[in-house]
Amino acid sequence: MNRPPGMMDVAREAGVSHITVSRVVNGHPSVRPETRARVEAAIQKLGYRRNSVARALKSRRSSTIGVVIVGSELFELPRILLGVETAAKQAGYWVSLASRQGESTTGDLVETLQRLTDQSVEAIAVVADNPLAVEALSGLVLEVPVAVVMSGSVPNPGLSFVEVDQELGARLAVRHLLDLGHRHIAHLTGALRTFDARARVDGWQAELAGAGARGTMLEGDFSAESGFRLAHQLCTARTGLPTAVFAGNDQMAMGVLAAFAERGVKVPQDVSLVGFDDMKGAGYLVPALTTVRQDFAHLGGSAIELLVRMLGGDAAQRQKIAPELVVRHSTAAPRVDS
Amino acid sequence: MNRPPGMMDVAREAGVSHITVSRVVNGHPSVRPETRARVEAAIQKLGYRRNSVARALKSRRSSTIGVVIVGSELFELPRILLGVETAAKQAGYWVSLASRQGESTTGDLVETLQRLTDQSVEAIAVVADNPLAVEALSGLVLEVPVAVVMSGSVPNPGLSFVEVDQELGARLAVRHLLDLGHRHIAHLTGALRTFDARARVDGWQAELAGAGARGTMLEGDFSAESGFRLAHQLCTARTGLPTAVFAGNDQMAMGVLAAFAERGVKVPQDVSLVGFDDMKGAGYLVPALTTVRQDFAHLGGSAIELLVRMLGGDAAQRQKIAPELVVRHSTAAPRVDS
DNA sequence: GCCCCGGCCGGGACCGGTCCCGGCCCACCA
DNA sequence: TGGTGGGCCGGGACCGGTCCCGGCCGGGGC
Repeated sequence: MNRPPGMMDVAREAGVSHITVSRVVNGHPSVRPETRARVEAAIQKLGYRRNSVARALKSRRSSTIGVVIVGSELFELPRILLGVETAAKQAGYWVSLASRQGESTTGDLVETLQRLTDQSVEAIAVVADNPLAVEALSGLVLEVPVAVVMSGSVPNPGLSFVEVDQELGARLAVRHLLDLGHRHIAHLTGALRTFDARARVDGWQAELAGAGARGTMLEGDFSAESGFRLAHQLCTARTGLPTAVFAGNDQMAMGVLAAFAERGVKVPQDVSLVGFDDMKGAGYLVPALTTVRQDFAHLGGSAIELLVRMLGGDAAQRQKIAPELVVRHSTAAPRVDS
Repeated sequence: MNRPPGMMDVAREAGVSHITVSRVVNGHPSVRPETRARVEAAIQKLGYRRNSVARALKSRRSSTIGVVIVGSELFELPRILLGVETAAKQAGYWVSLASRQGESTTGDLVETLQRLTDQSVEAIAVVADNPLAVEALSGLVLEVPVAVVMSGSVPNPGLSFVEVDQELGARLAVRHLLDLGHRHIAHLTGALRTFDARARVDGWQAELAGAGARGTMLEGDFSAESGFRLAHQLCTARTGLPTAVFAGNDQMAMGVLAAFAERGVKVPQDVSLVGFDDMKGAGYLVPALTTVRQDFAHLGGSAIELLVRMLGGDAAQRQKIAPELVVRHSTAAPRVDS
């Protein structure tokens, strides 16, 4: 039961007061080099480590950032987390996690936020995929800087936002198809309760309208199963098969590929296909999937960066990250005879 | 600058001492119901929340578990994290994150562990994919319970382990192939510096030896690209194409599928294919992939469970989780003429 | 020679809880 | 009626840092 050494112990060892030890530990200038050396030797000898809990108590600075993950609709969501953690570490912060799986009432989120601030976190990043979860934040007075990693917006000037520009991503995908000569582009949407899915629909629609092309929209939920089902549905529809399909994400694109394989529809000869995410292995589907890449790690990093700036006194802001079109082999010009 | 109310404030409001407030908050029995009610009313009125940092300082119980993620070779690694978090929350713990990306020296890990204990975490879960990272733990005296989520072992009786039985998984896969009648089963390994890949090799070899069947092994790295490359290599090898391929994971299986498609090798007619992981969408590859499912969330949950038991005084132990074979359409009996 | 100033260091009061210890009051029993 | 025991509550000493304030001492200007 011999507990770890404290500043007092180090002070005794070095023949100084605990204050001086504190100064040395914190790099305070007014300590004679010789004294400093003596203290450092004592620290070394005793294996002293500063108790960050005590530090947090008095100084009210815990050096930790809270991260709350709400919903798990987004396939690549956990990836963002790693990005957050890496960036936070870089900036000298710890990461305290709090997820809310499943259905979450709006009250749930504020409760989670509360518990996080109870923990004395200095800032909070909310990674959410749907608006319901965050709308609880709308009127809230925030005790600490909060950044929301998500598309869409909530009426609260104190909130920062960082998002991949989903609409732009969708436009990139559709424009690519349009450039290839497609005039009828179906969109198999993701779960429409998520911001991302909706923004992609918007982008698809806008680009289509701009070009005066035709569109068909079927609602899915980001799962490969939904892509599969919807693609079958597309094949049996009276409207006839479109020449190109823009899937809500790569998972759905996989489902589409599977369904088309069953139906004998060839990609990209019969219909072109574009996904979204550039998930791992997307380049090794058959055919290699043309998709829109979003850099999730970067997303997490930006959130931390924003938070750190807010901690420094900057105002809340919103930041958009541009996604990137990755052209592979699932897209081609439509058949001339179609 | 009006800081949040403390126990003192609540005590004043309720006309009792801060001690009584503490008792109420902690559900201590010896408080008269009427007093308790008065205190609770005061708490409600003031919006009091217990400062968990102060609590942690004095009681040495922070109610948080540290999680360190080392390496990111394993494709599904982030998933484990969610499982850990969910289980931890269930058990009343917070999760503090600390990852070590990229190459990590052994010293790195102990440093990370140190910093975590500085944070007064009560227990630590180490999620690692390779033995190098953990071997630093071999001789270490642990200040808190530590559980390692990983296959393999490190000579330290104080350490708990929880793992999916990779070898069993591999045997399941190979036995399935054997049962189908295959006598030449190639294995395209994952990154051999990881425990998982090695255990799968062992299982494959053992099962093969037991049946007196033939095997070919090519070393990959868990990436789809390596699966792709190795599958091509298999096609051009003098030894001739095996009738079945056991891929290091589903990603590699995707690569194999892509390569076979290029070569005109049909799955499962010409060669059967089994993956590992049952990644999202594996059932929608073409053909739907037969694979070995590991339940990552369960893995994380078990780690927490183990840790909580150790906190309760139980000795360290190791726990294996059985994976499950998922038969789909990428496996079939070999051609009789081959 | 005196005073002021600045570099260095120490005293001690917190931060907001936890928990041991001890005191009060009252019921019950002899 | 005095003793006693138990239920309820309060005093106060921590936990291990941070940081304001104040003291010591030596050097330089007048």
